[in-house]
Amino acid sequence: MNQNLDPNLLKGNLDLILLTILEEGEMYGLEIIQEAQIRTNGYFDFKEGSLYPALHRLTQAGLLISEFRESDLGGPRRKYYTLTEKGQHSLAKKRSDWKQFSSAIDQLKGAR
Amino acid sequence: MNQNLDPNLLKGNLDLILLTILEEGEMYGLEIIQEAQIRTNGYFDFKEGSLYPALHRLTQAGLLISEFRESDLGGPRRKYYTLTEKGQHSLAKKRSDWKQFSSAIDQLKGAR
DNA sequence: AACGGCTACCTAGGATAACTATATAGTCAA
DNA sequence: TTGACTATATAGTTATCCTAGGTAGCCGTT
Repeated sequence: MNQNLDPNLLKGNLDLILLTILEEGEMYGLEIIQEAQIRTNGYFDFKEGSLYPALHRLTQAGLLISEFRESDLGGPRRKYYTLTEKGQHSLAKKRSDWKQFSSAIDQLKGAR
Repeated sequence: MNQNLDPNLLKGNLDLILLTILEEGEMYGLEIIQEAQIRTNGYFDFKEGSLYPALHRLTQAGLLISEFRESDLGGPRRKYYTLTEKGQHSLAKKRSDWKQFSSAIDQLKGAR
């Protein structure tokens, strides 16, 4: 995460972030980090020590499948991750949970 | 937390919630829980085991001050919590962090 | 005045998840 | 063959919320 921000904000939302990025197609580990940076102008900058365990957790839970492939353009082999159908459903659920949570936070202020 | 929801969403945001509720005036422990339920139609329903350690943590950090007082209406004595000036500044910061994080999440989807 | 129910506060221990720091290994250019 | 780079992996630490209790005082009822 960006060092200017409370790292706790990420808790519980990393899965949502990863699934969202993978929604548009397969991608490998470090590519996901780069993609997250690009899409949020550098705001999301999580570390490998956060990424890989999360990817393994999601794979374990059946939300992703992974496949090692050699690179066309050279460089070391890469492990590509793809959303399963279960992963798509889970993403929809997490997205809905996030919206609910987000609007509950908004409701808190000025509620009387 | 509501049992239908991912408890991880609360991580790192409980402080923001508590400070937001206390922004409008002093309140005691269980009253905060009730107030959070009322304002979010039962969505926020965190437990005492989450609340009290968090209140102590925030007090320790100088964001809140507390005072035991006997009740006017009977019942056991209550510990009232009030935002300090430092707590108000911290709330403003947390609120701004939350907005940034929230919009970063929104940016992720459909970013290309 | 003794009991039970209620309110209110507190905390130890467990689970989870992200971060730090480090390791391994293959690719590629000099 | 050396070093830089890319890529995946994980052990150990830390932080935070939850579970599951516990303590204590107030109050109405019998």
